[in-house]
Amino acid sequence: MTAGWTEDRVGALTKLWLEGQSASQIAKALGGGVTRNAVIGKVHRLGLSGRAAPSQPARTTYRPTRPRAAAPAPAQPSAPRRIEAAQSRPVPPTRPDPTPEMPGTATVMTLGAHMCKWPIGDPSSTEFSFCGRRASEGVYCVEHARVAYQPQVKRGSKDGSTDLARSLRRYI
DNA sequence: CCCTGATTCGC
DNA sequence: GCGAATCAGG
Repeated sequence: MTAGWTEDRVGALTKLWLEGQSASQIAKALGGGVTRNAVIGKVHRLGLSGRAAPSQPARTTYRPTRPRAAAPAPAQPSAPRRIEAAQSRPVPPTRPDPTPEMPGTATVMTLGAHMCKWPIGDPSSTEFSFCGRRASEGVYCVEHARVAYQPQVKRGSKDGSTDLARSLRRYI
């Protein structure tokens, strides 16, 4: 059977992924059929990527891709991808704005691939939900993307190590 | 050697 | 869109 990514499958995937489960764990949790590669691939396709470190935070610094096939002329940069957003990834919604968070309608089940994945509440709680609005940039809507990708150089922590978990913690 | 995620490419 | 293959790091 082909692993057709249904709503429930994607929902579980997103949920587990945001919870901090590793790709292999999610893949196994899904029952099989899907490999960790498939999970990761789907996760990336959905637009998710980068959250709390599972166990071994493999910080990728440089990926020159692999010339497996006879790539003739890959001299074209094609597209800068979404690395720009990734750079400003650390989403510290500690104190954004007087943004009226009234969503909470989008759950892991109803959450669409292009819905704003702004975390509302505890990911492990049943009350957990997402913004749900139309994701404009990355995985967030316009408003949330604005505060999410804010180059905000909050002092206090010189290193500025902002983890999603910590962000969620503050947000809860 | 185990694990992790990330990326690219072929289907 | 999906997933294997591969890469790179811890």
